[in-house]
Amino acid sequence: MRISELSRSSGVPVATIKYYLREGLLPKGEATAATQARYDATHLRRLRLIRALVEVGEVPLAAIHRVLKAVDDPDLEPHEMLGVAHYAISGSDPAARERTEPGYAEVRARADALLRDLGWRVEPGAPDRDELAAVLLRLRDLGLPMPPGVLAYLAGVAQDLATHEVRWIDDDAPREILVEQAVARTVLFERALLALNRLALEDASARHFGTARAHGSPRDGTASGSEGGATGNDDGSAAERADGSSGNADGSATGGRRR
Amino acid sequence: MRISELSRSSGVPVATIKYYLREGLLPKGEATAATQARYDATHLRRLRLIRALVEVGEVPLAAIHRVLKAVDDPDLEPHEMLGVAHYAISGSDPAARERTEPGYAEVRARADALLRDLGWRVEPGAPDRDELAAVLLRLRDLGLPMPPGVLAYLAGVAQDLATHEVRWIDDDAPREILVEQAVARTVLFERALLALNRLALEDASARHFGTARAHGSPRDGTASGSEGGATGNDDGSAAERADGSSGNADGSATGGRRR
DNA sequence: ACAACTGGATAGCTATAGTATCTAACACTG
DNA sequence: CAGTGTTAGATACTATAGCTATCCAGTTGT
Repeated sequence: MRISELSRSSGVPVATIKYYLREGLLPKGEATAATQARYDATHLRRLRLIRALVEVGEVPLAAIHRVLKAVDDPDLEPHEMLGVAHYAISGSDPAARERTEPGYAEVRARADALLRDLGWRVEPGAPDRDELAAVLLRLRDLGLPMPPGVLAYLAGVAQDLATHEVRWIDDDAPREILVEQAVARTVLFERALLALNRLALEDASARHFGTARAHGSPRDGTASGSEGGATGNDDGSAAERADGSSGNADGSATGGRRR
Repeated sequence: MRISELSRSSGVPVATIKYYLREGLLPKGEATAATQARYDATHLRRLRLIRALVEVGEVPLAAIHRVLKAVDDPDLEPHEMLGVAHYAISGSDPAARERTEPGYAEVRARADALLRDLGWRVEPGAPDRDELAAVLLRLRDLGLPMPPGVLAYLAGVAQDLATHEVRWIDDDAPREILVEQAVARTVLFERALLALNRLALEDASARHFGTARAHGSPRDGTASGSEGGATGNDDGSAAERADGSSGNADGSATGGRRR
């Protein structure tokens, strides 16, 4: 496969592919002559991964570079590869400036205490500890401190998600593909979850407020107001309709299900 | 309050504040003379909101601008304000390029079908529909199509989150503050959830693979491998430890809980 | 009255993620 | 084996975002 075909089958401009080659994001093709090289399916796979991370995941190229370097390092065990990949996509420098702000130590301690209480095995230097602390700090600055129950609720959701996600790992896949897939899934599933959450919020907001415009009448008063401190776990379940039928062409859908 | 004090109490450089004023992100202070203006607490609040959104939320200034314009529009109902704010922070242009790619229509239809089946009240033009479709498309391109059960599971989690989030809204707060807070919460909670999820993933990964290094023995074999199509909903619940006690200073904590 | 501070305007800077152009070396066609 | 088109590699250029820095003339506190 020559570069032009790689470009055609990936939809990425030749100039961009050359740029990725320069930056070491894409391994060089096998040189057949001074001005000729051959690319294969692995290049195409890599390219698709890079584009997915950049375009949908909004991962900076520098982070992708670190991830791919870990994936290509033959000395790393899968868990280590995932760890490195993980730290790479988790910023790690955005919170750097805040670590000196007053009150930071406090929220950081709260984050660490949470992880300890949950018994999660997380490296002490994990960048997401800082990320979490930064969020807590900002919320406090804004006068919206996160109640412990809410934090615990989010942690529970996060753990549930992670438990599922790990189960999707294909342990039989070759080492390097395994990690590529895990990274892709981590980043893209995050994106999917955020999109779904915002869509769900639009729905929830429509129900919470009067619902002036859309097609339903303001039945079902969720309007009992904020009753308590978010004790969570009201009906428990998260999944539903796990049957699989994608196209059920008929009008007003299943209707019910509303809590 | 003069600009230098605003700068001191917010930690934002004067030059940056001036920049925000120029860009219309921050309302001008009340002019007391040709080269003098006074700022008050609302400016400080705005500034803190902006910084939280840019630094932690990584929301582009242009999006923040749209959000704040909606917040300051007196003609908008809370739900509409939230809607506009929502669409503003949801990119809406990243997926624009992909909408013509082959296969896009298919995944977009799948996304729409999901929302219809769930009965969510979401505008047909919501940008997150495209975002979701883009994720599905990329996953398919990478050879990792999202099984219907997994998609349903994520949707369930998203709905659970949204239901809680709406409950945290303080309906008694003045209209404009209500939306500011809702926006801040939406963006920052997303960030917290992502950080927690990655931390949980680190833990789950440590347990899933042999756990070469850290402090525990490789008990608890989650290693049953990928058994099926991930129908989700194994134990359902997401929330736990919703008690509220913040500082429970003692060692190994609650310990158990491991599924 | 005089240094320090301000608002407003304009210009410059850094980083990210590409595009574009050029050259000499190939490769396929006829 | 000449002609046409493609390619690797190098270098240069562009666009956008998000600030910084400098000036200037007016204003304030002491």
